Amino acid sequence: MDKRADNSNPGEGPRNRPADTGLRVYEILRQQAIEYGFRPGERVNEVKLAAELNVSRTPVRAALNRLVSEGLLTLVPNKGFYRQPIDIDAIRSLFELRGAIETMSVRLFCERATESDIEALERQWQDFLEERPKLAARQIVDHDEEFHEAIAEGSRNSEALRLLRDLNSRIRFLRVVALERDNCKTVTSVEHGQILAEIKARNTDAAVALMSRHINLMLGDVNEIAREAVVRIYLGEDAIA
Amino acid sequence: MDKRADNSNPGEGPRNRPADTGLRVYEILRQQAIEYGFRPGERVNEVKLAAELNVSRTPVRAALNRLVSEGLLTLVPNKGFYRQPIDIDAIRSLFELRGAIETMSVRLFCERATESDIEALERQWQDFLEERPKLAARQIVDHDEEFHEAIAEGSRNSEALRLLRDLNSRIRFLRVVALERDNCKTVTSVEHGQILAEIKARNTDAAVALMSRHINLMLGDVNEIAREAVVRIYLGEDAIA
DNA sequence: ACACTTCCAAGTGGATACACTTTGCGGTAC
DNA sequence: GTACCGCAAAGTGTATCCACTTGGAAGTGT
Repeated sequence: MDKRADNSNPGEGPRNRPADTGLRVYEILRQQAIEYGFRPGERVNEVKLAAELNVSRTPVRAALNRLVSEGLLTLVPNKGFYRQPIDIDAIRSLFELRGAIETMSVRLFCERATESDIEALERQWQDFLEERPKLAARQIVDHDEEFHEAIAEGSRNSEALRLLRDLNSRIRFLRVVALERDNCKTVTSVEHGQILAEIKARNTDAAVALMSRHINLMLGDVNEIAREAVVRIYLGEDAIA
Repeated sequence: MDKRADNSNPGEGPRNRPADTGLRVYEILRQQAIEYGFRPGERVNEVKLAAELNVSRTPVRAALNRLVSEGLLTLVPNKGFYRQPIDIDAIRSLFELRGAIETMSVRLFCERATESDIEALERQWQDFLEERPKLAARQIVDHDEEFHEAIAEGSRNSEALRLLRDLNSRIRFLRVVALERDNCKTVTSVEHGQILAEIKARNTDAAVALMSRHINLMLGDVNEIAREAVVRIYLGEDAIA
């Protein structure tokens, strides 16, 4: 069967543009890897993926190669790509690393952010505060990431922002799980408010200290969270409810 | 011409093993990117590279895709891969980021390293001290990286080590340039000795402070170093001598 | 029944074929 | 002389083909 038959839209648009399948495939596979659509440790089958996406193996391999360098997959020669297993040690490392980046970011933010940066951050936080009651865990994590990434952006360090986004992708799943596990204990928005207050006063040290505590809170529960994550991965979305 | 003709070794070994060309090509291209064998901003020509390496475009593209995710290249759709230009802002960001990672590493090292970790680090440093007089800039930077990576390793944070290695690759060229520019000002080994002393005494805060200063020294000269690097890239190795 | 070998199916890795896009050069109309 | 058009070369993006490796199942001998 001719795969491109699907793309030959008859009448609208400039025929077909096979050139952007690359990006599309990459984003789909990245998402799938992040959400543990590939089981931890599982081998990723190129031909099956290619068939599912109605493309050839070429763009699939391109995407998988990039995911290797992003730390989501590993490549074993003559065997194939494997989803990175859930490794407690690696997870702890990621959270620690994130702590270091975020404390740096908030410090630089205090030093470099413009008043309008701060205003934007505050508006974002207030919007979140309003919406929060009716949000699911996944969306709360999204908002949380946005808050922290806004700080990284205001810190005027493009590489820190890039890295933070990468780290967030790799631990997003765990954070969703953690949030669903004990949705009472997590008082993200309150802590964000405190951090924001110190930022507004340009109290660098106080803001850094708060951020450090805020991030390191999760470090203690890494083991529990990882266990919960495994259950959820293998039993599906509904296993928690 | 049949490329594989080169690989068909007549008589020895199991004919040929095309499977490991992937890794080989990746390492060559990575090195070439790091050393600015590709000029900053330059488009990377796949077919030319493939011809030079006597392979097809497939492994070349695989490697280039990975280098995109490592921040060494960018991919412009329907145009090709481009070496990341020398961007002062990105460089400053990288040095800042490195500072954050290294201070975290040395802190964790003080808390977690075994006595034999420390002994190994000290031995490594003394070896360096001995050899240093007869080393070229490039090798000094190599040793310097080893010292810092040893600390990251002892900090028991696998992701920090991974990241540090990535960062080091991306700024290695600049550090070599910086070292050659003013080989008197750089007193790397002395500072390493001071850090080591504080580590041995498990004075975490003092070690962190020293490390922070040690790393941030270069931040002030980023502009100058970048200018020098550009000269060197476009005028070749000998332009400095 | 068990271990060993053989062979086949599945799948990866690399090479090649082909379609489409970009770009620069030359020609033509104004 | 200049601006525009079109064409052709170069190069990327995708699909397909082929070689090789791996793993397991079936078959054979003991």
